[in-house]
Amino acid sequence: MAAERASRGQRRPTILDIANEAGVSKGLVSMVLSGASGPSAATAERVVAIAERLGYRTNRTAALLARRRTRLLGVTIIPSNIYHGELIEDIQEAADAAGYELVLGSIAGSRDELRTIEMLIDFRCEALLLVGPTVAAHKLAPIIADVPTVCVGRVLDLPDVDVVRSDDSKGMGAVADHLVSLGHRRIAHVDGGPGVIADGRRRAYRAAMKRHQLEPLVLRGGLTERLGALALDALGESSGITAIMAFNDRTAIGIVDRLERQNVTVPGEISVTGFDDSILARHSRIDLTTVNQAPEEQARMAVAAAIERLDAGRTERREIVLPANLIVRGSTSSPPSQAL
Amino acid sequence: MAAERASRGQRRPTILDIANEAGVSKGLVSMVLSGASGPSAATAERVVAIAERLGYRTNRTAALLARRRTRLLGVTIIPSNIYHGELIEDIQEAADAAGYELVLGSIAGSRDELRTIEMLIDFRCEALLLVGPTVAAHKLAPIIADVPTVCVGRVLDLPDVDVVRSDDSKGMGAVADHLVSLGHRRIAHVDGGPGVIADGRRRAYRAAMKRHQLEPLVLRGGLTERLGALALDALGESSGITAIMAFNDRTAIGIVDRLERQNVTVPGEISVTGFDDSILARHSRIDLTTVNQAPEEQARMAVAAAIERLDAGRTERREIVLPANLIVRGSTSSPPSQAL
DNA sequence: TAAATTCTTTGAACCGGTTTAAAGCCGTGT
DNA sequence: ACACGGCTTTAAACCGGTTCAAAGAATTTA
Repeated sequence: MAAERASRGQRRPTILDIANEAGVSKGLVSMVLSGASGPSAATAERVVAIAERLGYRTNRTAALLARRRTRLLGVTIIPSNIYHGELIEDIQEAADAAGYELVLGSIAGSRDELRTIEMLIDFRCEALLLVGPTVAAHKLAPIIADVPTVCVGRVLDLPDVDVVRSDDSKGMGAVADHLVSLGHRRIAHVDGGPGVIADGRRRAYRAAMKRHQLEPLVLRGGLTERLGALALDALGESSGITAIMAFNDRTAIGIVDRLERQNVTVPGEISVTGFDDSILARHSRIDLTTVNQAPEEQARMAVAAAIERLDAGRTERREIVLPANLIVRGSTSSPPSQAL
Repeated sequence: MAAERASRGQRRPTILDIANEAGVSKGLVSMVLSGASGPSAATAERVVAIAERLGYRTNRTAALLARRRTRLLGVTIIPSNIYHGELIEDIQEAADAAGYELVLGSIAGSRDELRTIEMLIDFRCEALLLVGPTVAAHKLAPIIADVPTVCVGRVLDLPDVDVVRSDDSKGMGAVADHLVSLGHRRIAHVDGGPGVIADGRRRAYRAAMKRHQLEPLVLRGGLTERLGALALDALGESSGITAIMAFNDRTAIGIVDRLERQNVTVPGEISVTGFDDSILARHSRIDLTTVNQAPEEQARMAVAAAIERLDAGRTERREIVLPANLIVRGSTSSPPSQAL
């Protein structure tokens, strides 16, 4: 604990200091400290004791440079996105367990997604996990040509990039089934605007409506509460709509807010659903019926996919699709009887 | 753009490859690429062209090892804490502007705060920013003895650690003034349980009550919605309380939820306030009167404090206290008239 | 034209570890 | 006494840059 080298500004002890103190070569010290078999028990003990007394900590930079492998996984993250945060915690856990270290590249300030990825590669991460990347595939491809990459949470069609995502299509289907089973017949979808993820969910909504022989109605929404609320303006007063499937939780929350300000009760008059099961949806004052994407599972699979490439030498592409689970909460109920 | 070295698995080009190709020494290449004055314009141009053609990127690990300075700032972060996320984005921006790079150490999985800090030091960060650290001062002290450290968001009494925080005391005072000016006389405080921050706010509440010659009433709460709600159980039915100042937004939200489930309207019958101005408080369905801690400002000051030590050689401790601003929203109003 | 000055470039040391071939040491079998 | 095989330990190369004193080339000055 209490290291010898007391005061600030002191040079940190190196492996050479230990070697001199112990009267052995620095190579031997390195072997002892990395737990390699070879050094005798007696020597090992002596070296470890000295290392401890000197308060030695291995210089990671030097170690990374010298070693072939870095055992570093790079992850892109938008810090202000709470869903990313939750995912990161799970990824961290999985990486820990596998003996890998995480380098977080935050997409913020003057650094866009591409520059963040370059930064992670510069740090010599052995693999990259891209959380819900927004960058276009053709821009991404040349940059990650050398690095095993896993895309988490969305479709990405690049020959060498693994994908781990949830089954949005099934999720949307389950939401539709739930609403239909409650008795809803006029169900609208407020979409997530342009973007790959939104496209997929919109398509899934349409398919579900068709399956139930209902008329689809898609309203242009977006990724934020505000855009969700605005989408309702396109909806006439007497549209007969009794339920709205929103693109995600934020969109849904915007919708609920707008409806209640217009004195339309939720779920009394109109039921509303989200997607993501974010911490907001779980909140008792919001209490949204939504779809859980099993972030812990996604995190585990993503880390596993990366490590398979690194440690097991897998080279063929994999796409892992996890189930999306309907979570029924208080924002959905049977439609008002007079609506029939 | 399109680098020569095409396929995967290829060795990345090094500075030596460029030197050979250009027929110069590697030292010269290094000077060119780091923009040092010295190399002739002609040589520089040639080297840069070759570097580009080869798709060269400098190996950060090697550069860090060789250079004296790393220009790395280490930041601890709890990824699932949305407030941390927002703060990180601002810190990132400030660091960018000052030419420093951020290394994020996420406190998650099997890694507690101390191990995260050690990790950041192992990466040779030149300074640390600890966001709302929870670790005890005496455990922290020996670890950070060598590294300039800034504590963000709470009091921390260590001789060599700078502190950047908001003026909780003034903030609580402003909340109290606001409630009193609305006509409230019976104002309770649901605290944040044990902990340095909670202690400070409790003290500030007491002082404000004294200033207004009102009777203080402190209820034991905590850091989560649930603990906030539970605190109300200690409150008798006819306590006469017309306003509650909660420790922070989460606590407040728990309180609001509980009150409304008991058919007590907010703010009609009881006004409730939070602290933090988190994204939740801003939400229109929650719409909480609260206190903004100016996270962007804290971020800027914290980065500035670290850089002052690194670049300007400051050694004396600094404690920067920023104003905390009352944000009035819909969860407070005049008390019901019959309460008088 | 030689000397002095300035501009470029080189070569080697260095950062702090890891890795491995080879050397040293020891006990054993003959 | 000598060769042999199994531990330990060493010495040196290496990772990929940075840095700087000194050498070399080009230019100016005397």
